[in-house]
Amino acid sequence: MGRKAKPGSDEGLRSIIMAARHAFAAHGYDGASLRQISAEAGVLHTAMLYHFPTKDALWKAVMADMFEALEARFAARTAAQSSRSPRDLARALVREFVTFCAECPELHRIMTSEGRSETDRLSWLVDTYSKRLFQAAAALAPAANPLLSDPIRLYYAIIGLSASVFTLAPEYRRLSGKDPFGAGEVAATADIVEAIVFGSGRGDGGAPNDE
Amino acid sequence: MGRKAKPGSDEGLRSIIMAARHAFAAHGYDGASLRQISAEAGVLHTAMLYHFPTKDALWKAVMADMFEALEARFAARTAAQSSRSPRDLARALVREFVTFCAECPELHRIMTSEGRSETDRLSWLVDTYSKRLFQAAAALAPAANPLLSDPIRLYYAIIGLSASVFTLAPEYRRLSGKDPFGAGEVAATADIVEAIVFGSGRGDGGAPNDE
DNA sequence: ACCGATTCTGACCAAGTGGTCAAGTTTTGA
DNA sequence: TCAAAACTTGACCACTTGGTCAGAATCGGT
Repeated sequence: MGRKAKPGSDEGLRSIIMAARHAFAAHGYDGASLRQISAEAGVLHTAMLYHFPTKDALWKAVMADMFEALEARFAARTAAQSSRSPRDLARALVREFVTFCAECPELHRIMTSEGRSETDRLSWLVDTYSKRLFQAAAALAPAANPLLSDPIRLYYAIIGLSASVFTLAPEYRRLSGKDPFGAGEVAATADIVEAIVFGSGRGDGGAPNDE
Repeated sequence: MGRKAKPGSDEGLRSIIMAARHAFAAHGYDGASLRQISAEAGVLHTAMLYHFPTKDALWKAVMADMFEALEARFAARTAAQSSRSPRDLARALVREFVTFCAECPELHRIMTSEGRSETDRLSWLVDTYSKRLFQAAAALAPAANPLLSDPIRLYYAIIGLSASVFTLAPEYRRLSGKDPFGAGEVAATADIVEAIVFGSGRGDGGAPNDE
């Protein structure tokens, strides 16, 4: 029958990427199946293999899509706050990260799936995205709690604090009865991460701040 | 040919559980294969299915083994520190948790694999172990940083801060050049978690402490 | 020595895996 | 109008998956 979507315009491609994102996040790389993904996207699995010739290529497209969205958010926030002080920008960026973790919990879910064994996919992830993200986090170090002055500690503290409640959302719901994705909960998470990373208000263990 | 190991004594059973632990942690439940696991354990996959009649049963045995080890560590630490103040005990328990995360990174790896979708396995995990662990964490709340006075926040802060560097060890190594499992790094992780959760020294944002 | 329970083996099964391929059907640009 | 490019289809491949089953080997107890 031929194509249903326009060549350049994504339409179907986006639904494939979204379905793949959910599948990889839910079942891991090995556990996600191309047929499952294509069914969820409403496409034959062979049609999908035309656009993404291997599972690996599909996976990379999913990761690129998410990381680029994250970086776009950072860039927009940086542009919007360019007139404010570096400390305010740092706080805003961390809050932006928490918000993104809530909107796209799949990113960290897949990162924790992949970040645990030495695979080619991990190499690709680190070289292509993690290093840049890490450098962005390291740039916040001067404004951060002295406990987290080592950039690698800062990086994993931010990630660990921000992502865990969203990544483990079903467990969080069962234990607390609350939905971590609710607006109030997301803001509360951002408050906690911000307070721990930069210090809450003035005069506590965190770095001095100038509000 | 018949049996090779004694009936009651584990021997072979432990090697199966260990192999399964690694496989589930590395590839997730769906991605781990019984044949892979049994090969690593040096056993026919059908022999394994005799001891653990389904994949699910094997998985539960793996989880029980890890959680019971963790609870035993907590019990031992509690007994050893029974004469100290509650605050000292709380700090000791958190450090014990960090140590355990370093020795058994598979626990949190599997928890993050399972904690992300509503499955029967998650229900079982939460009912059987997570609730107890959560209550243990909640008991630390009075001694903790006021930012983490909500037990659910305390629970996920401890987990997120303690586990992420070990769960994502390969990424950590590539970004920092250091091995998170090295003795110095584990202690440094424990220091950071303790300081954030309970406050470092006296007079900062954390709860007052009495050392 | 023998029996029954325990433990192990290998052949087997239906279903699903990632991926290929030739043959189609559209769409686009000239 | 027409050919080339973009796209879709379904049959097919070798392989792996979780699991079953009948039989055989080995053990402890008597």
